[in-house]
Amino acid sequence: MSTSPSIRQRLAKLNPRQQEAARYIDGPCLVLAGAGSGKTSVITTKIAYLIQECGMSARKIAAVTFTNKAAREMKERVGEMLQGREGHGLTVSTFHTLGLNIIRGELKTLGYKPGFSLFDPEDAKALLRDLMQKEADTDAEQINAVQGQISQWKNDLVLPGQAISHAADEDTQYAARVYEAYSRHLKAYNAVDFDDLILLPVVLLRDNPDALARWRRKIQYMLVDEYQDTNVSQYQLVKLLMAERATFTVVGDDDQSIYAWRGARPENLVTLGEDFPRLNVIKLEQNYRSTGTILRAANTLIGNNPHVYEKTLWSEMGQGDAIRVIVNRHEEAEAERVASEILTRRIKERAEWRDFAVLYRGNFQARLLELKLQHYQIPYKLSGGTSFFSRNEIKDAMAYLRLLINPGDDNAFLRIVNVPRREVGPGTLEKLANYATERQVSLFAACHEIGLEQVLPTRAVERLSRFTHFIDGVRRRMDQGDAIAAIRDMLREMDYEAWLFQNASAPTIAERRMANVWTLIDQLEKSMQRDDDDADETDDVESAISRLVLRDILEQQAEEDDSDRVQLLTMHASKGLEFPHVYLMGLEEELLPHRNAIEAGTIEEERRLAYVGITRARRTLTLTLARQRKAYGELLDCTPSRFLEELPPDDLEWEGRADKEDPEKKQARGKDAIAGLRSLLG
DNA sequence: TAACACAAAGTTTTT
DNA sequence: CTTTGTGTTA
Repeated sequence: MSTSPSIRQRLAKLNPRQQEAARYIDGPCLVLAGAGSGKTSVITTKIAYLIQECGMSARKIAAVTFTNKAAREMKERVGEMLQGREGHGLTVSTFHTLGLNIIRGELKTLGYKPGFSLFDPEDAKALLRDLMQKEADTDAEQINAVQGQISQWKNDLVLPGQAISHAADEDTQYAARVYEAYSRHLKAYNAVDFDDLILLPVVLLRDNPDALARWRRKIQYMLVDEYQDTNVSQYQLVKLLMAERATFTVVGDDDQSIYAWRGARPENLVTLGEDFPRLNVIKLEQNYRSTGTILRAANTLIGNNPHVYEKTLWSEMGQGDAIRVIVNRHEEAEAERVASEILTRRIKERAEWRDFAVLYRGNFQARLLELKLQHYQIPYKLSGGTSFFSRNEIKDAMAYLRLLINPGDDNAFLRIVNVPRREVGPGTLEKLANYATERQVSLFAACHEIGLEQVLPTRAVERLSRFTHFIDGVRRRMDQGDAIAAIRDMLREMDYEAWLFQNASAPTIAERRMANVWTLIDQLEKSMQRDDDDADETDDVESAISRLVLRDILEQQAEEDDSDRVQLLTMHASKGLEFPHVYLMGLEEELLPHRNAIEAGTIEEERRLAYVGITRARRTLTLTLARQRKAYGELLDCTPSRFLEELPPDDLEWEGRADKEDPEKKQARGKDAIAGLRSLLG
């Protein structure tokens, strides 16, 4: 057995500030962790410290992150530190998974029936469409707006009643009424949406002292990662759970708050100090990632934002190269330049493709670049794009899974009742739906009822019941034993593959789609096995499928892909990552401070976005911009981003700047040099 | 049910 | 100027 370093050795590797953050357990703790300051080490070491040094049971500790990926990484790193069963029962999960578990444990208290379903945003949209079109013809845009508004309310811990009474204008009032109806319908469907995973636990813990006591007993220490990204409801969840004991550590960086537009409240950092006056604030300012020049640029830029807690990053990595700013004639020249730069620099620096990242504001900026990279045969990896879960075959498979664990899931039913073809048309479904509504049962349940024969022709009833009996049969097999085997059999028996072949334009496409479905099932199986090892309760298919809906398991393919390629990312997607060589494209007004942000007056968040981009770079940073850019079918003149003027001029090395400025600067430098010589000569 | 035409928009995104 | 989505028609 290999011996891993002891907790003392682990602590000794941390700098004094980090150590203090890891060892301070007597009260509320806020760690202001600058970019690249080793915050994950602090969190993971602290968890090990709590368990090994303080004798706290792992099952009473919860570490919360925002993404499944972050949770997985943290779990892995903590796992490496702990011996044997020490980590048994430790919670390292996303906010949403924690919320889901609370809801599961409190189903009765919340008034839900077992086997509730989790609506993904598309299901939610379908429901909203139904509700809104009852009153009037509604277009997709209105539905989106209302959906966004409802999500915002839920993030802000505003319940339908409050939304209605506080609605200022007519549109908001309408949205609030839809919100109210939407909530009622969700409840009637025995369903919750993503936002409910946070909202429902908060409301429960707030209003139900018994439940609160239960969960406070269960979770005695909390660690929160990326705290600046928490919204109102998430903060309330932490606060309710930790309350008077105030045994928590939150780690965050207000300068890296780039998600205010989707409900994040960086001011939660300030609120925390007000709510917990004993709060111990620890700053991590030593950066282990970037050169001094890059950090100076980052510090100077972000210095233009107001700060509650001042913070200055420093490093021992040396000054490094100047930051290059390359001005190009137009966007194509910009893309061309970045591509050829990467090509030559890879040789010069003896770097690998994976050492390079190109960051930009909007995904569309990647297009031109892609063409150029292809031209030079540079391998690249594009982030974003259509996710695994938006593929139709995956949605179909997911609908089957959801219907299996919850026959009351009408959305799932509707998606697949006729996939593959079962000769169930819209007419049949409409009559079925009317009948189900009247009888107050789910579509699935309605298919079993005798009375259905009154409203539908015998043949239609037969087709429907053939489907429901098929599903019932699979459910029985799942209960009996190997659930995964039952699911695989189901897919084979109904010949989903044949349906894919029938619908695809080419056989290879159908093959790939079927492979995707099998991957999904494989991942489901894996996830169940994984949880058998360390789960508190016996993990069933049901919870594994819910995790699937929560998008857990998803990126694993992408992560395992460690091929050597240049990374193309939005600045948002780059948060948390680092690269030796970073290119930041499109540093132009209306693009980097984005036009809408300028209008909305949210420049500060744009500045933080630029800050995040800059601080991704370890060794070299190159900023590029174009003088002209094609947009909306016309050629637009671009102005350099204001952020360029906010960087320390001496650290910038301009290239291709307007003919009037460049010589001027050269001249100025020349004069300085002459003056310097004169003074030397005395 | 699939193909085509026309209109409209045109950041960032996780669960 | 794209792309994306919607609606109509065969």
